[in-house]
Amino acid sequence: MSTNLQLKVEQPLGRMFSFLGKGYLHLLRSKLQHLDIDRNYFALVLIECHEGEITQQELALLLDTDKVSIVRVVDYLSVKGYVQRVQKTDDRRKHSLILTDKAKMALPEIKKSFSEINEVVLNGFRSSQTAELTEAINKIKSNLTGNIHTL
Amino acid sequence: MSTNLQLKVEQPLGRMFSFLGKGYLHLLRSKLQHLDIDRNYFALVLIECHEGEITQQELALLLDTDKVSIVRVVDYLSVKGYVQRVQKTDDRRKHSLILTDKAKMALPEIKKSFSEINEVVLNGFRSSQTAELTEAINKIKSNLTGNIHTL
DNA sequence: AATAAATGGTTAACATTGTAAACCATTTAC
DNA sequence: GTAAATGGTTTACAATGTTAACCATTTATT
Repeated sequence: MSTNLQLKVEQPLGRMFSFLGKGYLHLLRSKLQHLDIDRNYFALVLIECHEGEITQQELALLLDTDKVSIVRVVDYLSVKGYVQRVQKTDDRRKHSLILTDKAKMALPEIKKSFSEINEVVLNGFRSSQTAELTEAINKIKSNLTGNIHTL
Repeated sequence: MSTNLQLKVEQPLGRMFSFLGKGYLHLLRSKLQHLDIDRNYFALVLIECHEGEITQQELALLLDTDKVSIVRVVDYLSVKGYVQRVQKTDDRRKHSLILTDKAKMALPEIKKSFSEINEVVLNGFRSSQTAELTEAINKIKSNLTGNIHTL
């Protein structure tokens, strides 16, 4: 009975973003169901990009998160047999994250799923529209982060 | 040391949306710090739109969530003194959600904050760009929901 | 060289959120 | 009148965000 009133309300941007983010993740999970992990896919991709050289702090930076969360991510991926921690010799506080063979086997299809989902999600977009979307997102991001500490 | 490699990776859309959604919420919270609630603002606005006539199920629909979550939302808002449950006489299973005076006092500034944040976030957008963004978001939403059950 | 401060990582605690199952009261359908 | 459906509640558990305290190691200061 009536969803017509909500049009007057000036909110949905933030909620919409969260909604899309969740939907994206659900789709990714369902595409990668057959793997024995259901999250932290992107962490694997980032580790691959920096193979053998990335520490947990660096990963935290790339994922916009903190070291505590990263401990959980790395614990998860290492219990599942996708990464290993190797103490660095030049600074023994640091751990290099390295991928196991299992992870190396899985990564191609993980990255393929990323591409496929991006295609699905941007289906019907002309490349100019994609570019404008990217620009808009970046502008919003800088508007947000520029204002997050001014209050 | 080097965030330059991540440009090769084709993922960030989903993560970016989540990131923006969170940033939006953080900003909203900080703008409304002085209230004694730190979430469910939009639920209040929706209840206001349907004053005296909305049930929990209907609210669940509008918020894209389930009835269990709504129980938590309504519990929260009612403990804080913003809403009350009133059993409906025509169907005694249903509860009408009504706003307290406290909520009615707070709502104008809540809605004002929504507008202000939308302005901040869309700062520097020409109106054509805003329209294109809206269109893009809706297209992405339908692409996502159209594909969420095809796998 | 000795101590203090900073850093990388871990652990623990707590609140929030998502999700599913079971349940009660009431209403609707057969 | 019984069975099924509905609105709402409760319980439980896993995932996530956040904060503080902690250990080992490294760097800076004297």
